[in-house]
Amino acid sequence: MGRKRLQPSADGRPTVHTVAARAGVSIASASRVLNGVGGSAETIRRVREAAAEVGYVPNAIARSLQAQRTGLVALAVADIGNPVYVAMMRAIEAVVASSGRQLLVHATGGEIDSETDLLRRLANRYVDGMVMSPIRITDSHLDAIVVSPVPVVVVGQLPDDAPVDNVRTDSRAGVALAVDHLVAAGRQRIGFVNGPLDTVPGAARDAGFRAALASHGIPVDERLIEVGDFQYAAGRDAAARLFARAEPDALLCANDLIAVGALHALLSAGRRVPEDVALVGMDDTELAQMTFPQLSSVSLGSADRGRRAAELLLERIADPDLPPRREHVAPSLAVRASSTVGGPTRSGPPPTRRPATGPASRPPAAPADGAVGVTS
Amino acid sequence: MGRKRLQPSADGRPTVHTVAARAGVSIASASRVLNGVGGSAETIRRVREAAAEVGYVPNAIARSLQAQRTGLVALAVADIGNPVYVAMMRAIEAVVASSGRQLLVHATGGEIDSETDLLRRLANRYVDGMVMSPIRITDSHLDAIVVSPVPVVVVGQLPDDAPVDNVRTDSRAGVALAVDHLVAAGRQRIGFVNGPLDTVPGAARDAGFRAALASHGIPVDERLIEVGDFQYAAGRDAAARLFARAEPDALLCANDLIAVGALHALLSAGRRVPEDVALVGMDDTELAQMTFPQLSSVSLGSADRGRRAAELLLERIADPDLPPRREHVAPSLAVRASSTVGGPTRSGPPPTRRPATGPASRPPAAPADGAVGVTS
DNA sequence: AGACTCCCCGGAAACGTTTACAAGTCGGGA
DNA sequence: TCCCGACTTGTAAACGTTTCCGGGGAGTCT
Repeated sequence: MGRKRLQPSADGRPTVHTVAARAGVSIASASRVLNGVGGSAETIRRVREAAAEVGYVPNAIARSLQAQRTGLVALAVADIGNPVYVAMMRAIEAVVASSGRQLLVHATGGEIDSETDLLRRLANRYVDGMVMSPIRITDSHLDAIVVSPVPVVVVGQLPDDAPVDNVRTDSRAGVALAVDHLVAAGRQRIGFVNGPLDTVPGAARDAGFRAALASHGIPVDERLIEVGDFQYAAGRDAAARLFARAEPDALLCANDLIAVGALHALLSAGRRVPEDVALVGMDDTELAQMTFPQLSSVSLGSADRGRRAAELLLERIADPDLPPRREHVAPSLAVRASSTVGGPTRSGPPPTRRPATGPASRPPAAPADGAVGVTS
Repeated sequence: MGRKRLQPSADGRPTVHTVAARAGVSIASASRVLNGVGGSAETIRRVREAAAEVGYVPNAIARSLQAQRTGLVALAVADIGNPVYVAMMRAIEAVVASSGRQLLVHATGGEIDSETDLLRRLANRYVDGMVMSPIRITDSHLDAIVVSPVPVVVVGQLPDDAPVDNVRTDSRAGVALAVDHLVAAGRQRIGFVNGPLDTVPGAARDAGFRAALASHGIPVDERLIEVGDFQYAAGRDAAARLFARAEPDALLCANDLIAVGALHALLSAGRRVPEDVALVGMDDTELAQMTFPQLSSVSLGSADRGRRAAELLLERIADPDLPPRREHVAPSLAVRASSTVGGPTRSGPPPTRRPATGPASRPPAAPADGAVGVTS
């Protein structure tokens, strides 16, 4: 009777055919039972038994092909080492997992080519959707996204007329929070270490910084502004350069990595933080609570943005005809020891807007509050 | 003529059939041309043109089903936020990408169930292979691995008779390096903050610590040993407890996260590092170079181990009949300011075995030397 | 008793690709 | 002129799953 070899798959592993044959039913019945839909009591028993005996596990690829969905969602970020993306990734992963899918992470290095490549490759349908957090946005990004057959949600600022699902924060307002805080603390010569100006977050922070100074009637002193990339080493070196030519009494950094670098430069130059220099970072990542003194930081809600982006993506996957949506997450400021002289340098005062982050409480493994990014 | 709807796929996207029909050839010819094998000049031209016109992109799922490979490789680690895994992930990603595959990252939280679940789910063939770095190894792990139809390579210590591809380091020897260094620097009361003893790395470090002390004729004082998990907060709290009941002149930490937590506790208690307490971490992650003072740390070669594990995996995918292999990566010690009193606290002395890590040189984005883990 | 409903089952088609196989064309050499 | 090889092409079968559809049996209602 074994005319064709319908039984096991090429490499000898059991397939639906194997199970069906062993149970003495058709593959249709076997499939139905295995999916828990239909089947008489006797059939169910026989199929279950046969499946258990041969150790049947359904082939996910074949299932995907038939179901036209893979159960995978991609996340594309510039730098997997930046804790802000770790926070975002955790939030996205949680949402994605709750829908029974898995997360596929791409590190793009922030390179345009790498990102548009990724977008184009979406057309091969290997994932059901993608969340992307680019630090530079070009027309080729946008073109690729609109053309893409699989849904894409962008985390970060986008042109207003782009018909793309998008969750953003107002990093200009975030910068203003920091500047307001520093000015209220009596600081007047505020330095600023930014990331590249040709990135979306870099440009927004630059504009925000100038506007915030202006709103306090403080003239902009270009010697107090430094630009590097969004990394630790750049922050350390830029802070050193900045202090070599000017004497700020406060320093705002475009993200926490830069701020930690700057802190290192300040401390090794013998300056006291916050007494000599008040220091504020951005993104409010885990890192900000690890330094000594702990780092004040502007939260841009990266965990929230990640979570929201993932939710938008799942909604769009479920209903592709939704109109493009745009969501906002408000920034907030976590005040800690690095910017409050006289404040407790031991554990940092309770942050202004979010729950306290005292050293004895939550482990950083699953922080409830976000670490946010360089992503807007 | 359009009897069946062979043209576009369900959702309207072009398939091989679309291209073939438009070019006026069979799907076989179309497929051949698109894969660059065979075809007359005229056929090639027509098919290429048709494909370009309709914007054809082959469906990766269908291709995977037919080819019996997905082009995906999984990585399972406990904690995506631990920089040691970031380093490992980067190294693996590089190898995997060079073989034209993509990396799928799973965060298991170090939970046995989650990990064995993952291993069992391998049977559905969604990935071509997996690198796993568990911190606890149980028989159910090993069973699942031997039974798995897709190759698995384990990073970390394994029972000697386990027939599983495996890359490990000697973390006992690593601990010894640190203890030797501290003793040579004149420290006698060496504290130790470890991770859970029921984990493989925790147990190895504990054994290594006791053995190293014995080799120097130093009696073990249990009050100088603390146990928590491998996180920042645990390190901070454990260090505080330890110093509340004993007065060590040096502190060894089971990984860098713990060490950074301990550093925070020490500094906020007003102790000087390294003058009052010499501090050494393990894993030599990016983090170790960010603190002030910079952290001496035992490198367990996590980048190397990741790279090697990925290579082993690719080899086994290519040839499943290989015998099980076992590779070793030697530990080394990076000496920095946190353990060398009188040494330059500014940038740390050049490490003993690896190239200098001066603050002005390499950005941490793509570190050549590894950050290693809690993984052995 | 006949008709109608409900449920279960198996055959076969579909998802979109690659590829084995056979048939056909063309040219060159005997 | 005929044969044989090289090359191209199309048909059809896989890969492993889900699902539509029609047939048949059992039970119920009229």
